[in-house]
Amino acid sequence: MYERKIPLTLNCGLDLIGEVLYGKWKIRLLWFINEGHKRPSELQRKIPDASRRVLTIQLKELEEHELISKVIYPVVPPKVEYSITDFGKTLIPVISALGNWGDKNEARLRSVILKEPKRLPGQIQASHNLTKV
Amino acid sequence: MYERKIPLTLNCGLDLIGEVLYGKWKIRLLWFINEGHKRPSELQRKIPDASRRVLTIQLKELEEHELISKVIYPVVPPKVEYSITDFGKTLIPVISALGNWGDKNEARLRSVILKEPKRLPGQIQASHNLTKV
DNA sequence: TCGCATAGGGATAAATTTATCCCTATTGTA
DNA sequence: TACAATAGGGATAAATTTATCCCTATGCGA
Repeated sequence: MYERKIPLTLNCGLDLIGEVLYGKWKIRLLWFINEGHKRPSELQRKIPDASRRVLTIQLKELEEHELISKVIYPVVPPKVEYSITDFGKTLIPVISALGNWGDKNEARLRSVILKEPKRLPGQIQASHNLTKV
Repeated sequence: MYERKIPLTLNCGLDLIGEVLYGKWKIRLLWFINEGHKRPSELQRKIPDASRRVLTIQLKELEEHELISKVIYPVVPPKVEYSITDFGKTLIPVISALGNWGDKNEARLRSVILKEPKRLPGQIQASHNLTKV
């Protein structure tokens, strides 16, 4: 595993939730598992942009953080099912809030995200006026 | 600036909100600015774990994403004030939800986050039983 | 005169996260 | 017989994000 070199910052609730949700696909994994997509292969198909490897890793972290639990069926080919834990369920409303805000503001967000490289030429402040950027 | 090599994924609300909030200190910056801490130096003091450089960069991104706005006072030494925009304000309840969840579950989170390196010895599945991990 | 405070940005190193590729094992199917 | 499907993990490269260090400018106080 990777040996952290800069110590964690765990000062407040935001740090703590960040520690378990920060990861490119974690929120989506939690969401889909909550919707009943249990097997890793299903989740992989649901999130084709993610590499198989990262999903495996992030699933394991979610599990270590007790947001999901895992059942291994001793069959061949292997079968594994994840479920959301009671603890994990309490996160669902929070995730909804995030997703809803994103959906509600889709147009504007898409616009500000994609226009980024823009630099206004006259953005430097004038000598005796405040400049609102 | 950095030239992205892997294209953005902007499929759903979660992707969109992630694009503007994902960044080690962005949520906190937004939070403190909303609380009325306007100047970069104040914010820096509020978030001493962050390097000055990153704060500058993340402030600029928040501004480009129209979540905060900036006023430059043409004085020496320089003076700058950020304020949260109306758009940014709509994010505050979402951020509250995140922080509250983290606060409410502080003890448990702290525990699962810090015990991570643990590996159960008997975690491999038995031959005829399901293994719940 | 020296150094501080202030805001910002360039250059570069380091840290961290993701992506890629490959290997294990077994049964069923083409 | 060769290959797909399944879950996982090692090794390593690449991408991305942060950290560090340094430089600009100016009025004020020691």
